Amino acid sequence: MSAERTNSWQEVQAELRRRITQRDWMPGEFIPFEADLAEEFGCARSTMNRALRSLAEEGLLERKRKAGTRVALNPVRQVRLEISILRKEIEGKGAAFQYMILKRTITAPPADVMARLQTSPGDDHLHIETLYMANQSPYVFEDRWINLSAVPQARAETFDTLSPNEWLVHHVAFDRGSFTFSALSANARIAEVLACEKGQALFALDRTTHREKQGVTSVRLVFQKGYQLHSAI
Amino acid sequence: MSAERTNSWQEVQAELRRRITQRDWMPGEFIPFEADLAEEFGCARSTMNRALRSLAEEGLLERKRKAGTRVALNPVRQVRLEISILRKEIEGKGAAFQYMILKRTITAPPADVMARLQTSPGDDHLHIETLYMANQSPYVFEDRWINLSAVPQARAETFDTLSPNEWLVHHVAFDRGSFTFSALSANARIAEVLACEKGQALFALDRTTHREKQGVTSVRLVFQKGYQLHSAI
DNA sequence: TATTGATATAAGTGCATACATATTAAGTCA
DNA sequence: TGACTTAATATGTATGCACTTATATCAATA
Repeated sequence: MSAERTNSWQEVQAELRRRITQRDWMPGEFIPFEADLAEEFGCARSTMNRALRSLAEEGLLERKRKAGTRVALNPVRQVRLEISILRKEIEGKGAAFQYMILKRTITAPPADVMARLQTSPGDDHLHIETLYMANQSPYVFEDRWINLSAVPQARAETFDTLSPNEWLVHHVAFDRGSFTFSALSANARIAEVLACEKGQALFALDRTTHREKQGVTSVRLVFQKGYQLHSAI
Repeated sequence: MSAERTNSWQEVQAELRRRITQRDWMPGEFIPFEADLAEEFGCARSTMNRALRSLAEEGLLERKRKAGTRVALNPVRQVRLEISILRKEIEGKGAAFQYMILKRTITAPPADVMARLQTSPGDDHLHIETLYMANQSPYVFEDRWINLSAVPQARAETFDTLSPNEWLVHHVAFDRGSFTFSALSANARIAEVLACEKGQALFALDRTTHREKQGVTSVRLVFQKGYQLHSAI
């Protein structure tokens, strides 16, 4: 036995994945030790490690030092959602991209926004409302607050060449962010802006980003009716 | 210079990450070659490779053979959503978990479901509607179709000890799935089941899973009003 | 009985080296 | 000029070995 010469960590991984998905190894069950598997497959332990590690990153395996490797009992399927730039998302659909600044003021934000940004009423905040359009139709309404203490360059920015969405991606890097997806009913304002009926169910994304423990921006995106967020694994 | 002895791929990665987020290296800019960086940091090229590769997996870097490594121009932020078992999600909130099978029939599914599962009217499909409850209150309504050709064991299953959600996770592994998140208005049926008003905006998740190119199950989850899906990076 | 501590062990990491592969850039010929 | 070939090269992968770290287990102790 042994030395089947199934090298290449991807081939090894494919075979391991087969054993897991076809239940050769049952959920919760310990699988052979890394070193033993390496011998069985006729590859180096580091190659086996690469294959096992990436399966563990996928959530198919659970690894613990000393304890060993077991097939995940509840494969916590991690869906990867790509949060792209709105312009690219719209242009990617073959539609013409356009945006419109509806509002631009420096004022104190509501309490919930300050809580998310961890700022105080004394700090200056830039409030921008933007409508992003695909083929001249409203696509998404953006209600954004920018912490000017963290992003002072934004104070003088008019966003007439780059949308707030894209400007921030290009000018401010962030290291932490939280995302919340939800459904909401269109109120009068949103119905007017998105040209839909009041009470219409809409998909919303709230995002708050931080950089070095400082709140940078907090934004709510309300998408046009019928919007769907896709992902595949 | 060189030999700063900042080994350990995680320390190396941290320093690289700092240079990226603090714009020492600008977006779109090529960074030094892997081998040169390894020398600068006083580590092996494989260590540097580990650090660079994992940053590329995160989406912060873009790598191409021969061309080199550059800072990602549009950091495609990948949000990881954990799709957990409903029972665990509810119990995790400290609520009592309960579920109720509302319907269980073997019949032909609508065309859109068959399209997603890539099945034909001739195949038997199990249709199950389930209501999952948290502290006796409706939490999520599940409308599920199971392809009995792919999961014959489901034909005799009554789901009275394990919910369909959990039963499938435990009995059928899948290797491919697609997810769609959206907002919808409660129709009469959903309003009645979830005990909310008709027209209420609700968060919905459609999921179709395959195994070895065979459609396994297609399910729509409609969550109670106010439901939010969180994630952080 | 409960707590602490030693020890064995499995995964995790680092390194030097070699070879593979993709892709650019240079060179060649029609 | 343009199509094709070839060489150069940066990342990608594989390997063997040594060392590190976390922790399950179990014996010693209070």
